[in-house]
Parts: sequence; C-alpha cells; structure tokens
Amino acid sequence: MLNVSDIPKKFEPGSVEARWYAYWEQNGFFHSTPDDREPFTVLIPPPNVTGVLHMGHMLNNTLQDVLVRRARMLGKNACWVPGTDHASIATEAKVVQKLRKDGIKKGDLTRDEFLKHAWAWTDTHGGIILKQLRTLGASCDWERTRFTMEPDLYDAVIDCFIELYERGHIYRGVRMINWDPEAKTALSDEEVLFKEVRAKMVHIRYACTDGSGDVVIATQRPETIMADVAVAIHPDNPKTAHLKGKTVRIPLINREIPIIEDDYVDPEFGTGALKVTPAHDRNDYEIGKRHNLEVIDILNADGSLNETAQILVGLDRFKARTEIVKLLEDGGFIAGVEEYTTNISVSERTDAVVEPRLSLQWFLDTKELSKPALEAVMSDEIRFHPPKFKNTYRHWMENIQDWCISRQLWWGQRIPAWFYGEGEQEYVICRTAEEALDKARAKSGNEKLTSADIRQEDDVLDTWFSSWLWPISVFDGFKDKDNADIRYYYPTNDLVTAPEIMFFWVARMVMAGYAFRGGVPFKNVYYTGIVRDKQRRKMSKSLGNSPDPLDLIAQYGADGTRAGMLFSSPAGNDLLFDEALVEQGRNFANKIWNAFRFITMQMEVGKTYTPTLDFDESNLADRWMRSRIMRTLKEVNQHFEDYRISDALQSLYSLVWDDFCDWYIEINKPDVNVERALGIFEVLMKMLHPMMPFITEDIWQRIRERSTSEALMISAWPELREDWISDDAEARLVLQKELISALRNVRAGKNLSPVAPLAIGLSVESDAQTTELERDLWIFRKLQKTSDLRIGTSLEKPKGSVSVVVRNVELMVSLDGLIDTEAEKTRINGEIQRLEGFLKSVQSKLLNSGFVDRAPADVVANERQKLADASQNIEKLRSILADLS
RNA sequence: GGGACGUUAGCUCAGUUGGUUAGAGCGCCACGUUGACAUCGUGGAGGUCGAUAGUUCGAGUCUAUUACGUCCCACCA
Repeated sequence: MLNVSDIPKKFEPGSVEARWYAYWEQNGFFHSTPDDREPFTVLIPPPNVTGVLHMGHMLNNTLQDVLVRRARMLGKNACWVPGTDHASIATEAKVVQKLRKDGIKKGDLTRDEFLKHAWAWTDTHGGIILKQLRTLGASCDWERTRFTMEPDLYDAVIDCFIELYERGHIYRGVRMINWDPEAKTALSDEEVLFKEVRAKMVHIRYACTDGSGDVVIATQRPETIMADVAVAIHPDNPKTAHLKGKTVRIPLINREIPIIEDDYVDPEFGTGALKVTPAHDRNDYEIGKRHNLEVIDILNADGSLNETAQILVGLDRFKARTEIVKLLEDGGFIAGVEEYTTNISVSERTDAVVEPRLSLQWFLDTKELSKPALEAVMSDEIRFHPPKFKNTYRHWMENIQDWCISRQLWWGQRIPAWFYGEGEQEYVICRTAEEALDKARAKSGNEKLTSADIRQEDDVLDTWFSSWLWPISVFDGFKDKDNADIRYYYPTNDLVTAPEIMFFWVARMVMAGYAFRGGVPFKNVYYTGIVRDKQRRKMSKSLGNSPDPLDLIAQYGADGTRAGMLFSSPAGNDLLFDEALVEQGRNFANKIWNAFRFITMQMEVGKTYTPTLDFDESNLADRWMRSRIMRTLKEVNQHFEDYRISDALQSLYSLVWDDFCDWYIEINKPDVNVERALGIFEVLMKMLHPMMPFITEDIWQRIRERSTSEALMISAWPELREDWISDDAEARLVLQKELISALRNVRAGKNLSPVAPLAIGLSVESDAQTTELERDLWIFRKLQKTSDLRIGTSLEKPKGSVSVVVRNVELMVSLDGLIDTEAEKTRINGEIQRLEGFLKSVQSKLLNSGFVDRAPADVVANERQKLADASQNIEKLRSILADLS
C-alpha cells in the first residue's frame, strides 16, 4: 500500500481535499443524532443567505471547526448546525436594486409579487456560502441546515412574538425612532453607526416680533427651521434673560414662535439660544413634550421636504440645506457660518444619514428580559473569551433601551397583528386571519365584523428578531418545546462570533434563552477579532484589500489556509492578515508531508508495518520523544481548555518541526525504526487533525489500511500518559543538543565543513559525570563527525584547541593551526564579562539580608546554585584564557 | 463626554499567583544541495519591557500619575 513512488515531494492538497471531504460526508461523520454520549453543540452564526465567503467567515468558521472536531475526538457527540439568515434589510435592498436594474419599481409591485422576486433572488444566490464552507473543511451537520425564513423558523418567530406580547413585553407606540430614508424603514439603535464628518454650523437670525432685535441661533440643519416651534433659553442665563416671554419670527416663512425656558439648554454653548424642532431632533422632541409644543413634520419618508415646509417642497433634505442657506443669505438672516467636526448617524446597511422620526412602531420592552441575561455573563455562567468583553456587555445591558422591532419592509416575518375598525388603532395579536376575526369580534363586541374588516399589519420584524431565537429555533424548540433534539443539544456549548455583534445578537440570544427556556443558550462565547490587512485596515470589498478565500485555499490548500489563520489569532485580537501566514501554514503542511515521506522511504516494499508507541526504554531519544509528545499534549489540552487556539497550534508546530523532524528523525537517521515512527505519526496526526483535517486524514489513511470506523476524523483524541513525561530525559537530551549546537557554532565560526571529522575533548567535573555523559554521547556522535572523542575529569587540552563551556562541560575542539588566538581571547573575555555581570547581580541578592531572610527557601537555594555554577564556569574560562597565552 | 483595552525584539504576539541579566513565530544576516523537505538545513544579530514616581529584599508582572494608540458607548444645538 505504501509506495514511495506514490508520494510526491510536495504535498498536493488539491487532489486529496475533495476526496476526504466526500468520504467523511458520505459516511455520515458530520451528522449527529441524540445518543448516550455527552453532546457538544455549536451553532454557526448564520451568514446572510445571499452572501459569499469572506476572510472573517474563514477565521470564524475555522475556529468553530477546530472546536467541533476536537470535541468529536474527545468522544462527545459533536453537532455543528449550519444555516443562513434572511437578512431582511440587506437582502431586500439587493432585490430592490436588482428590480430597478430591470426597470421595475418596488412601489409598483404588490407585496406578494415582490416576495416572489425575493424568493427567486434567494434561490439563485442563496446558500453559496455554505458550499464554500465545505471547501474549508467545515464539519457541519448539513442535514440540519436551517434558514431563518423557512416555514418552521418563520413560525418560531411568530410564536415568539405572540408569547412575548401576551406576557406584556411587546407594545406598539409612537416614539422617536431612527429612520432610514433610503430603505424607508425604522431601524433599531444598534443599526445606527456614527460617522465623523466636517459640517457647517449656520448662525441664523430670528427677529423678535416686538422689534427689539434678533436672536442668533446656531444649527447644522438650517433646512429644518420651517419645523421650528420655539426657541429655548436657559432660565438662569443672564445673557438671554432679556428674551424671556418674547416671541420671534422664523425667517423666510415668518411664523411666530415663542421663546421658552428649559434647563436642557447649555448657557455656555453658542449664543445660549436653541431652536426647538420636535419632529426632527430627539432632544427637541423631549423639550417639546415638556412644554406641550406642537410637532411639525416637514419631511417625507424619503427625506424630501413635504408640503408643510411651505418652501423648497419636494427637494431632498441635503439639497434643501444648501438652497435654504442661499435664501437666508439673500434675506440677510445669516449671522455667520463655521466649519466644524461632528458625528452624524448613518444606517448600518444603506449608509444613508438617519433621520430621527416620530412614528408608530412595535417595541420590545427589554427591562425585565435583560436582567437574567446580564447576570448570566457577570457570574460566568456564560464565559466570555477573552473576559474583557464582559465590561462592554455589562455596560450595554445596564443601559439597554427598548428594541424597535418593526421594519417597513416586506422580506421578513410579517408581524401577526390584525387591525380592525377605523384608523388601525385597534388590533388583535394572533396567528391567522380566521383567529383574528374571532378575536376582533370578541374584543370589539361587534359581531358584524367580516374578514374584509380585518387587515394584517404590513411591517415585518427586524432580522435580529429571528436570529435571537437561533439556538432554540434550529432545534424546533418553539414548535415542540420538549422535543428530543432540544432536550439533548440545548443549551449549546461554544459560540464563535465577532465582538461587533455582541449587542445585535449575543446579548439578545441570552435574553431569549432566559425568556423561553429559562436558562443560558450557550456556555462559552469566543470572540474573534476583525480580519485586517497589514496596514490595519479592515478588509472590505470596497477597499479591494481582501483576498478571495477560495483563491487562498486553491493556492495554499485548506489546511495551510486554516493553519495560517490560526497562527495569529488569539481570542479577541484582530487578525492582521498577511499572505505570509498562509504560506507558513502551507510550508508546515509540506514539512509534515516530507517527514512522512521520509519514513516511507525507510520501508521495504511488501512488508507490513504495525505502528507502535512501544518505545525503547533504554533509548534516550525514545524516552525524550515520548516525553515531548506527552508534555505537548498536556499543553495543548490546557490551551484548548483556555481557548488559546493559536498557542495550541504553536505548540504542535514546534513538536512536529523542532522535536520530531529536527531532532528525533535526525538522531535516528539513517535507520529509523519505522513502526515507532508511524506510531508517533499517528499521535501527531490526531493532535493536528482539528486544525489541519485533510493532510492528517490523508497520512492517517496511508499509514495503514483502515476500515470506515477507523477514520481519523472519528478517532479518539490521544490519551495523556503523565508517566511518559520525563524531566530527566528532557534535561539529558538538552545537554546533547547544546553540545552539538556549540560544536556547530565553532564550525560555523571557523568556516569548517559541517561534516569534517574533528578531535573533541569533553572535560567534566567528576567520574560520575563522565559515566552519565558517556551514556548519552551516542547522540552527539550521531550528529557530529569526530575523529577522536575523549571524555574525562582531567583531560589534557590539545595544542591549538578552542574551548567552549556548555553548562558544566568544557568542550574542547582541536583545530590545529586554524585557531585565531586573539579572536578566541576576545570571545572568551566577552563570555567572562557576561558571566561576571550575572554573578554580581546574584551576589548582591545573596548579600542582601532582606532577600535571604524573607524570600522563600527554594528561591534562595536556587540563587546559591546559580552563584556556584557561574563561579565555576568563570574559573573554567579563566583557565582556558591562560592556556591561550 | 463616559468607559474598556492595549503600549515587551523590524513585524505579530507569549510572559500564569512579583523571584533565572525577558520568550516564540515570522522577518533579517551569514554559510550551506551531508539523497524527507530550498515550501529546506545550520549558525547568528536584534528588546531592559511607552514615561515618571511609588510599594517591595526583589517589578515587564502590583499602585498612582502621564503620554500615545485601538475599540465601545453617548441627544450637546
């Protein structure tokens, strides 16, 4: 089965990845059903249904796959549920855009017609991203793929709405909300972003009606003066005291408005007078409420001026802004214009400048729901990785506002409210029109109501109002609150997501968890960073600085790409993506490949080899190798425990490359014990599998014939053998390594061939040490060619030799004529100087009675040992120096 | 305006409860084709831990102040 000629010099990922993925999937390894094992559940943060894979997804899903694959190997029943989100605003915007291209206006379509287009769009572009995830190696349970707009999940949202309404958490009311004039819908506070811009502050004169002069008011929104209903001053401001009780005239339209007094006004700011425009400013709305002022709305839904404005009607708000400044200038109303920097709010989805707008919307009252959700995180019932995000979470939860959940869109779950009677003021909440009719009749006492009198609310629900149910709805926990799946898989284990959606999604899922299942929806949240480029710019389509993930996989292999992403992504840290990382990942895969290739080259054709971990107790290299493996396994386990995935990979990288390839194989060359090497390989492949699934499965299957049930993907994670960890073996091998490195260093310094045989002397302290060292010296001999190797306590130093002190061994290299005495002296003097500096610091510690008295005994003993060692080595170096002259 | 976090080798980051003159990976420099691998090997050069002041026998590791940076939240016209 194993034939060297089959094994190319380079690892070729393309040919094996698709094959193994199909193998895993066809054998049902991804699929999970409840059984006696401990469940391990991960839910994919559902990407937008029509989205394509970007670097953020790559990082996020690689991490999920690593966690899931490892849990599976740990014997847990791992279930990774994939799926997509209907992304209400984003998708509707895309469909509208597409229709526009085809010459169709959304307004000309009925709701049903539009939805047909939307479904067509979803069917055409939907689910691509899930296919792409397979390329990455994601071990999702595809049979469980869900979509937030599929019937069951749609129903879940409706059930949820009805239940929350009945429990009194949902209300309908007129509030100042964020209006997106582009998408023509309300937004939640979370969907609004702040953007810093340069803007003009216009100072406008309002004339007092009594002819006593002007009031100058500063505003960055001069186009809203037609909606002004008052001018406010602070009651205690002497500067504006003379204005009390007066009225002023709005420029251009000459409407008279009163001057009112309100504490909100900052006397220090600007002129101390503020125009009050309740319809178009949150604060002004509050002031207006306090003073019982009228609300004059001069804007249309699309942000253009309406009839009420009287002037500039029909003009867009931004056009109107420049136009009105001209008019004001012409009329002599401008007192000045200054540029300044300010924050404007924009829609997260459409980038349109958000308009504060008074409107009738549906809200979720979050006061009660947020309480247990806050507690769950603060008490670490849900653990955040890294924990610093607890602060952000707490801050938000403590200041949580009611959630505006209605959207003036069609693509989404339609609110199950049914209006009857005049003016849509009366409604019932229920699932169907029939039910609504009964309820409406009962509620109104009007038995004559017919289905024609009943009309369903047009609005749909915020996308996140479906996503927040994801952990429950993917297991049909609304349809059947006690079904086998949700009993078994819920609460889920790990959630991997970006901190940007902590409020949108994480916090709300926790609230939903408590609201509907009385507990947490997951136990750990791993926050990834943002994927940025080398200049720390966020990767984005518009900047064009993002590589196509699929290109990366094609070029470097899925394993290489995954490893590359994992190399540099501690939890919560941004990933500064550099193709060099992926290159490193590919190189690592290649290194593994070639180590394996080397082993196969040692095999005889036709012979059967049984991988074994039966190490040779008498062989230091073996004892060392198995110690390194187990020590690393212990580290890796701990790293996983701590969600330090990068560190886990780093440990494995070093185990494979440094310990196994650079030392174990090198020491054993040319006749490596194949069965043992294969045994080692099996352990290594297991440990690496969660991170690099393809190459590890491929090698695993090449090591020997395996039945389906023996596939690496479903094999058991290695068992930790603490008894294999040996400080003694590791210390002894380190000494050999250091002796070898020291000699290599001498060779390099003297420009000697790495393979020229040299006469070596090793001078040690005692006969016992001679015996000890001699026992392990075969390793030194294996890796360094010697013409003569002597070891002893009183070795005579050959003429013209160079000496290096390694720990407490003096390594003497006979160089016969090649030695540059002066250079040697300089080197040794430098070494002495370094040691003396060290010695001094140790001495001063030990001379300090405070240290000796108060430091723990072992620390003091350690210092004394250091003192002794350093002094001894200095002595040695001095004698070497003396010999040189 | 409030808050969180960060500042350690050229770059990206580790440094657990304060105790070896600070570590890793990548990069860099030099040498190298000893038949697994040049997607490689060997060797090497690089930091005194943002600054200041404290606590302590001892501080990158604790405290305070300060500078700079990143992010989150926030209705100042």
